[in-house]
Amino acid sequence: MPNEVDQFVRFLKDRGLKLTPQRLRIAETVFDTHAHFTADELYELVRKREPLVGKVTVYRTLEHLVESGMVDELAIAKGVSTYEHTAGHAHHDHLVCVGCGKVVALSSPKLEALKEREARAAGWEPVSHLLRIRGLCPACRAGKR
Amino acid sequence: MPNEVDQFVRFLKDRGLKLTPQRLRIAETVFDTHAHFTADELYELVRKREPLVGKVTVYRTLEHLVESGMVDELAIAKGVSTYEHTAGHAHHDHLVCVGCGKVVALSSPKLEALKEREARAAGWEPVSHLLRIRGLCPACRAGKR
DNA sequence: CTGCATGCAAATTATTTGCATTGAA
DNA sequence: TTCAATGCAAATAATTTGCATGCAG
Repeated sequence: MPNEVDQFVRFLKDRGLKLTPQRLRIAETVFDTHAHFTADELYELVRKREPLVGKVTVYRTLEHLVESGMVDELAIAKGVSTYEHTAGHAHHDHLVCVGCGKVVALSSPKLEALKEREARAAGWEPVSHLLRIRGLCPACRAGKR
Repeated sequence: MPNEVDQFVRFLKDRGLKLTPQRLRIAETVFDTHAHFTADELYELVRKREPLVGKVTVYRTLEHLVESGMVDELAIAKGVSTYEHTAGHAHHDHLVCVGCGKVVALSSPKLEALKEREARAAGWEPVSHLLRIRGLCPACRAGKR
């Protein structure tokens, strides 16, 4: 199950980085969380398990997690960085409601393929994509009447 | 030529907002600039034309420009909001190089159509999209050898 | 042992807000 | 005239950095 944690541990070793209890707790929390989170939210989640972790360490570990490619930074909110772990599941995009702020994931293999194809057609080697569509969710559309 | 400025002026009137010299200078600068810019960069550009504009006013006017739909906020850099004006040209996406930081626009009608279609299929009414693809640009790909 | 990691506090950066003054309608 | 817009300075919020201490390798 915590296969993803192992993968991250391997990433640390490969880079000559140390495996500290803090980094382990943070990684476990990230891979146990199947939702978006900000650095601060992650900090609070980690604290519940292990109060002896500083916020700064959360920020620094998050950097490594993103470098490892196992966590993605999203562009959902303005002013705060939002993250989610990607390991294990297919990439997905996000629909953000301009009415109520609700965020929903959108999975479209077709869209993934086309994004990849277009980037390569332009001569690029794509690494990650981020698609945010802003609009009205079904509920808010109905409410507008 | 400054048709876009007129359009923004109309937007202000419609909302009962006032047309001040500052707002006019800022709008002119935005629509004259065919590149991405941050709030601070815009402030400097406006200053060259009219030093008597405060940064706060730039922030506040930028808000209105985004509300008017004539300016889009991009998710290119982290920590700073980046903008570009959209009036006049078709929406486009961005390729960001993880090697050198270069940003290139990518226009793909196919991609636009698919994004729109997928959002509607999920029951949403799309308003704007933002797609950022991170990867290696042709030059950096070549350099990697 | 030895240097990288931690975590406090202080610094930095982008953005927002309070408020007195000014000017568009 | 009259209220919204401006712009200074101060307040916030998120994130980063300096540095002494601690611990993984």
